[in-house]
Amino acid sequence: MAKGCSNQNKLQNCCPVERTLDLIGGKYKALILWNLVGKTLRFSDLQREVTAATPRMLTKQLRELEEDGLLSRKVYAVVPPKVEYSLTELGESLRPILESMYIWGTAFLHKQGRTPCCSMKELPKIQEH
Amino acid sequence: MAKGCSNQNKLQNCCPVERTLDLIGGKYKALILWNLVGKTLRFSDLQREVTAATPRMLTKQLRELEEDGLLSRKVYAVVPPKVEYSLTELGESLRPILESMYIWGTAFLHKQGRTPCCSMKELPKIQEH
DNA sequence: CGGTATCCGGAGTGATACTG
DNA sequence: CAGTATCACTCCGGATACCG
Repeated sequence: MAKGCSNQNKLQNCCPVERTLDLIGGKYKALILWNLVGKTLRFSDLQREVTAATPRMLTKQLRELEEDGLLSRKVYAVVPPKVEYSLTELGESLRPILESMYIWGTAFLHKQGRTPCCSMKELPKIQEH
Repeated sequence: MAKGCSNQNKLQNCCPVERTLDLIGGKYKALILWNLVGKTLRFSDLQREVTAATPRMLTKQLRELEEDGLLSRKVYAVVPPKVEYSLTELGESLRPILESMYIWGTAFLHKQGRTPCCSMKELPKIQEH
């Protein structure tokens, strides 16, 4: 059952809950996904949002998310370089999970007497389809 | 913003999404929580469910979940020893998150042509309150 | 039954410097 | 702008043995 499975093409978890966590549980991954919900951002934008991540780590997490089909990376052949990241349909389908985590986490932080550092204000309306 | 935060009382994430993941994202934690939803299990029961975890790791994850207030550990002063683990109210409140991860993960595994290894059949009905 | 104690290899990640 | 390369180090977590 997937020892040390960390998104390599090793043996992967087949428990749905664990499998989901494999995809979104990596360092900075949830934060990256959360920032990309309904938006397209460039690498430097993401660096600004995920301040704790070094370029190296940010790149690594983005590549893994791309491999797993959760986001797409669009490279423009211009100078200076321009790369845009956005969620795929599969990535957008994580939205309910991310939102319920956001809601739960907000309540939890308040119970601890702490203040959430990122708000939901810029999150677009949920689109039914 | 919480470098290397792994449930020690260091500096913790204040982003709700990341904070939630801090609590449930640890190794085997989601699986443990998932198995305890609506149920009470003994240590040996959990070992049977979370087969990949060594006693050492299982203990560690259980202790962290307890510290975070997600589950309670009840020790009976009998011989042989008897310890029961169950979710607290806070732990049970994670249910919607775990369920949406289960649903998403199941669909994802099917898209990959794989078969989920744990079913939902034994999960009790959702109790509104 | 329900854990602890100890050892230790290696994956994960930060820091720093460099590049097309 | 959007990364890559290299080094160094922490500490996660497996294996194994033991205990009240």
